[in-house]
Amino acid sequence: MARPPSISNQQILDAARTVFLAHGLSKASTVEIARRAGVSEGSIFNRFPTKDILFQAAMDEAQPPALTLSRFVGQGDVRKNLNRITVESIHFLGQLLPKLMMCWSERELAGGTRVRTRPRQVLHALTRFFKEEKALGRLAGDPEIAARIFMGAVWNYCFLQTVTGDRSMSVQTFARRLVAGLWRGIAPARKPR
Amino acid sequence: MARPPSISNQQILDAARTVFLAHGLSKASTVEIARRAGVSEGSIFNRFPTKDILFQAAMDEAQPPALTLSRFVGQGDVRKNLNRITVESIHFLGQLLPKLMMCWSERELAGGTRVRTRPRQVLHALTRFFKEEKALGRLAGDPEIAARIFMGAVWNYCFLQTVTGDRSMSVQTFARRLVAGLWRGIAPARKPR
Amino acid sequence: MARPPSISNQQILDAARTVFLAHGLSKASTVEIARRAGVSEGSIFNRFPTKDILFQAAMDEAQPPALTLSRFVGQGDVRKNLNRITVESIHFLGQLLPKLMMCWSERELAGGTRVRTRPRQVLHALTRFFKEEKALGRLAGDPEIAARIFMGAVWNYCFLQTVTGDRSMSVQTFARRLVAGLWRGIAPARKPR
Amino acid sequence: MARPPSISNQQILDAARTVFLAHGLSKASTVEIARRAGVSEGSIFNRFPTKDILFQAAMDEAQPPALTLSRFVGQGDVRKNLNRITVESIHFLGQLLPKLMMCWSERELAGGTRVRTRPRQVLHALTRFFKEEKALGRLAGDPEIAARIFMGAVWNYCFLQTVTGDRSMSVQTFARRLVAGLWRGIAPARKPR
DNA sequence: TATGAATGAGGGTTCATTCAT
DNA sequence: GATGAATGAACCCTCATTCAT
Repeated sequence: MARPPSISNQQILDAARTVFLAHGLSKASTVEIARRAGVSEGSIFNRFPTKDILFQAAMDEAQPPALTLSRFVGQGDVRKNLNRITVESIHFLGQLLPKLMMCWSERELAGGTRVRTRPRQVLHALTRFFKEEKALGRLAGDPEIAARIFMGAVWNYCFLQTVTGDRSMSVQTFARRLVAGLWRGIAPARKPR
Repeated sequence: MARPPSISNQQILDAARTVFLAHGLSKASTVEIARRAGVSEGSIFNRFPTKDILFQAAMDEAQPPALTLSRFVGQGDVRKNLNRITVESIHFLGQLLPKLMMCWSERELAGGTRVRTRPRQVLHALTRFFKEEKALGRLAGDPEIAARIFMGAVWNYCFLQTVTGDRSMSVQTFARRLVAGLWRGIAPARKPR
Repeated sequence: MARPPSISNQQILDAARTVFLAHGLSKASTVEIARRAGVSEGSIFNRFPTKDILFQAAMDEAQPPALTLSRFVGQGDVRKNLNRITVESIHFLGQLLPKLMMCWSERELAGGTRVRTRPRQVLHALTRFFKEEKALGRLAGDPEIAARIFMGAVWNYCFLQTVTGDRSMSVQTFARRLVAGLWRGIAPARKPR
Repeated sequence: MARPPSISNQQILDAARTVFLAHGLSKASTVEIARRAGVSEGSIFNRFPTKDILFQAAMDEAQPPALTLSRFVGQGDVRKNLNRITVESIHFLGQLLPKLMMCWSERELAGGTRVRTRPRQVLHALTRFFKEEKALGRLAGDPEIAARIFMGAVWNYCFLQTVTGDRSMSVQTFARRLVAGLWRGIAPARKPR
């Protein structure tokens, strides 16, 4: 029996993901990945035949765990829940976004194969949440659009953070104000009915 | 007295922008840009000393015209205006976004020079609009967060279109439902509690 | 009749020689020569079909005037004359040397044609001088080798100045000591053995 | 454990030196060097990051061994020694000179770094020799200038050989006549003692 | 299996030379 | 004649990939 591999795919993929996210597919060199992973270039190509395939594998790796919101449905205070959901979503998207953008900008891979990403999972999870809370009478309005608005705001927050490095509003402040604003809408003062 | 220029910077920049947006800075080769522009590689380097500089110039080119919303303030029906603003913003961001993402993923340019982009101009324009309309009593709520929510929704719509190719909701439908949802908020029926 | 040329070959050749001597044939670009000559690149190539030909022409230009020593023969004090000749030779070779070395290192020109230089003219002029002075009984020794020794010393002085930038001995000091040393030779004291 | 090196730096440097001395830094192409060394271009750049650095390394290579003259001091016949020293010096300088001239004409290297050459080592070695022999009463005159004269003559002999291909006087003849001429000086006939 | 030396195709860039005005 | 815009061949260099050990 041949001797067992002494290098884990994991350490290669971790190094690869880090380097790819930092420099982009083309500017990241295989030597640098090898050095960071602490292995030789040859060992990388033993596992992953081409750089493109390594890129795909590294990007598929470590999907953030799916956003699950069902535990909030019907439980406790809706607004407090929304607050928590905001924070969780920011965390989730903050991880997802760089990967998503990197995959988009490097969308031309040799085999034409696509890296699986899931920007819509968030949208679906949110839509379901809004729908179910509406069914319970705890929320009103158009669930589908509410989900989109909510996600959009969070998304945009992450995007500005990622791309422009904007830090002008803390996560907590943003969450609080977002929920408040979304809650009452922008309609002018309610006349007495 | 000398041979007059027969190549316009424009035709080079147009070709460059197309190729860069299609393949990314690194994968786009100067030969391809030259071929597409119908000129020799040398001619490109006569105008733009390096590929990086060409990239910057191509990306700086054709900034969509600034988003101006002042003409809507205090005029006509607020909700109809918001509808129009949504459509305009989608148009604006739809142009801006690919460029923005490309610049982000290629952020390591030789000189460290930055391509000028303006993701925040939109936010500022919207914030001002919401503030002024609030001052007129035509809108309520937190103007700053309203702008952010609004922009976020539009942004997200464009993002999904650009990245995932999503076309599940038309611009008009989206605009109508966004304004409606934003207008009334998601608070459940306002009965005295 | 066509209009007469308004650009003189001279101004082109002067610029070319300066730039060539400063940077070498390959590193000197035709644009730089054109700029320094204050004409367009095209004008240069109208006169000199290729860069190599321009190089040859520029190097042939402005040969330092031949070293003439006949006026010293039989006149005044021999040692004072030798002193003057040393200084003159240094001047002459100081001009010739850079050109000579440049031509040598760029000896591979397109046509295989050689730039005419004249390192031996100096040798001949000196040999004749020593011969004639010997015939007059004003100098002794082997004229041919004396010329060679003399020229060698001067040459070496110029070489060290040109190549290593050595300035450790002034021209005057060098001349005086050279003549003195050469005059008496290095044989130990001439006492009867 | 890895594939052992099959290319020696030496074979690269040898090829490089040959090609550089034949064509000059700029005209020598890395392909030609690679071809002559029998390796791929890539392999060259694995060892020497840039062409300039390769040039420096190739020129630093094979410094002729320092000229040592101490073994002659006080030993045997002075004139015979001088004869041998002449031949040795011609050999030494004949190797050094082309390199020296090449370095001078390519003195504009990227980093401004200088190739180490040692034209003055010869001068110092000779000066010391003349001084020591004078202290022993075996030679007279100004040791410093004698060294300079001596070196100059040798230098010039090599220069004419290298640059003009002159072969009109054999090394032996030249050595003999040089020593003789230098020995007795050029002063006219000695009056009866 | 793991290594890293060796490869070579391709990329960006330069610049002598041509040519339309 | 004079200009300088346009060209394209050639160069240096990078780096994914192969391969001998």
